[in-house]
Amino acid sequence: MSAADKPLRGSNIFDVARLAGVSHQTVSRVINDVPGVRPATRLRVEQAITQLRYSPSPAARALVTRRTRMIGLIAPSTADYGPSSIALHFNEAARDARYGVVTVTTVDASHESVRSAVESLLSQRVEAVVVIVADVAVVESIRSLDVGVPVVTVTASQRPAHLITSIDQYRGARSAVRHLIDLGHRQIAHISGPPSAPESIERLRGWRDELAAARLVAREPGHGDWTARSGAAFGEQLAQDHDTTAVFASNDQMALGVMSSLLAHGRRVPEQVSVVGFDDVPEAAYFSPALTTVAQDFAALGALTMQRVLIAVEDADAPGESLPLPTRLIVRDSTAPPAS
Amino acid sequence: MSAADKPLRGSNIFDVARLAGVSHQTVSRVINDVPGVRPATRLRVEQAITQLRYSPSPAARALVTRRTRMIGLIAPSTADYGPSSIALHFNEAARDARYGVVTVTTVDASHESVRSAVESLLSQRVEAVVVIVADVAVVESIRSLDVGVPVVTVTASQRPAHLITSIDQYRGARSAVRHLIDLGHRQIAHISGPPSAPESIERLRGWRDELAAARLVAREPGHGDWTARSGAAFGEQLAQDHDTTAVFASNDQMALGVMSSLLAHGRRVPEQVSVVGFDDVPEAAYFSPALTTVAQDFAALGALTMQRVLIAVEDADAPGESLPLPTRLIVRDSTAPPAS
DNA sequence: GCTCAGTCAGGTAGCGATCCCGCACGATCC
DNA sequence: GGATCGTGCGGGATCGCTACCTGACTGAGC
Repeated sequence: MSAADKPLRGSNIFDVARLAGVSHQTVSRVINDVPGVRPATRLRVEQAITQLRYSPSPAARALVTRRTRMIGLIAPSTADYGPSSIALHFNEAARDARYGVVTVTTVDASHESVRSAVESLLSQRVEAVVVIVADVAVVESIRSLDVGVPVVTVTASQRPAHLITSIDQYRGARSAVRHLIDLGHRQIAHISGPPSAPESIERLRGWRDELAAARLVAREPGHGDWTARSGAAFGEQLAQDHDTTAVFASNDQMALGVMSSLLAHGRRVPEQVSVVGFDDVPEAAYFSPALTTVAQDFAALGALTMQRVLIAVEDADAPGESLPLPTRLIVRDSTAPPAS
Repeated sequence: MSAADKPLRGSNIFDVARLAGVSHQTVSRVINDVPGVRPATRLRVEQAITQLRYSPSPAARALVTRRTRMIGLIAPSTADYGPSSIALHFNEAARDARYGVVTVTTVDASHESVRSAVESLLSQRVEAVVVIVADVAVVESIRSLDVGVPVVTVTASQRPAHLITSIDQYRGARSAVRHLIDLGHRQIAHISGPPSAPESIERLRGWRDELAAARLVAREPGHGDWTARSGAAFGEQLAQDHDTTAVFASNDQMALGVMSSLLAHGRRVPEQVSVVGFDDVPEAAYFSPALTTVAQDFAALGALTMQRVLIAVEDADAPGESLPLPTRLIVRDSTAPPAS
């Protein structure tokens, strides 16, 4: 009796049909919202469905429709705030669109690693692949790989394209540097992220161009690797160089490292050196001093990315290409006019 | 010609059979590694497979075997270091075991949110569900939910169980507090995380018990919410209270907030107040001062969790229950003996 | 020489959906 | 009043694979 009440997902479309007194075909029409079923019939079927706790088999459905409603996500193997946030929000956007997301990580940026990730997703018959790019090499690998399904790339890139989504790193960087210039700084250093990271490249470019636009000289930038450690190493050098009154770090962690070193060497922030970061990690407001930085809207990026996926896999009307999303400069206590 | 060379995944088992000059059944035996196929035959089949770029349809396979090789992961909707790391490493462990992972997030800890997440995974026919718990309410919800497939819970918990994996938050907290006691501190404050977070509960308990074991009094702890902001608020109060010489924060972000407030109010860390955190986020070594904290091995936790999944879904020999993984105290510059 | 394991390969029946077709029925039209 | 048509529903084929059974061929044993 109680077993008959809840046959946990053991039933198929014929069981439902029998209980509702219709054919399996009619049940199929009901669950797919196909018109041509009398309301009374539809109701009987729906009742049978809930009574049996029926849910259609995605495997059987996929077999005949050749659609899995699955999207593959390739993410870098890191718990960093940026990639994690993008993955998180993309997941939610996909779920809203009633798609499943299966995630694989790339252990490194090697071609083999990317190939194996793609292969793994393809063997699961995803309908599209979304790549969160942390290394330009991954873009190259993907491009060389005839994937066979649409690939949407999430990456900072110089020019927008049909299946690329991004946040405008370049303009974000320019706004950060502009802020320093507006405060009166003339010697503005930069520590970039890994040269292989698209964000790093764009932010470096933004720094250069904004300095050039203000006719300021750009010294050789420092090269970090996103970690606070590398920022601290750069801060060491910077502490000796009293000409430089401001530094634009390519992310918040490195900004933290820079500040840490400066403070350790008796250089005060922002009185002697202004520091600005990028990302606006949640704790940035609680660094000492609170960090001026550039915020990105990852939720919007996730939604936008899913939108591009839908354009690619379904009819979905396609408005040309998607423009990079804007950033927002958050001014806090780590920037101030230079001591004159 | 070139089209015949790479029929992108359009081929099925019969195409392979025809090309290899065998029956489809023999092909099936080859791809499933079933013995009883002559090496020469096996080779011919394998060549046909690579030539056609064939890969078996998971849908067709799932339909008949009733196994999807998919695991559902329920994660909290946050990019925090802890949950993100667990998700990341679990993903990698699952991939090593040749399982796919489909992730859904719970927008909040409400029963409805959890129910809908589970429902969504179940309708995708996952073979097991893994829950990364950030709120005890989620555990209750799941328990009330007859899921129908094994559920492995990743959570700090007082007692180990068959399908629970965890890191030993309690002993981690005790080791942190012990460290402060060993340094000579007698008045050790605590700011806990949200009262609904299992980690928070266990770390609070560890703080209490370690103080009790040393016959020290535990004042009313502060209640934070994991954010640096809440740590800063607690730090405000603490700055006034000159009796307290040390504070154990339930995570690194709050420790950061505490230090930020203390410094802002002219209290020096660690000279006047020692601070210890929990998690060992990558930037903890670059806070000012570098933060003493408790490190957790998320990679091991991910692997352990996958191991429990395998025990539940396959035969896999089951060694009773899994013990909580140990933590490691990382001593840096934010802790020192109290000024006497 | 014939049987009899044992090895290898083939044929057929599903798994649970969708898709294409067709049938019954009542309303509409000439 | 019979042909036409739209609505509502049902029957069978099909997707690509595995499970089960059957059959052909080998070589050993009497």
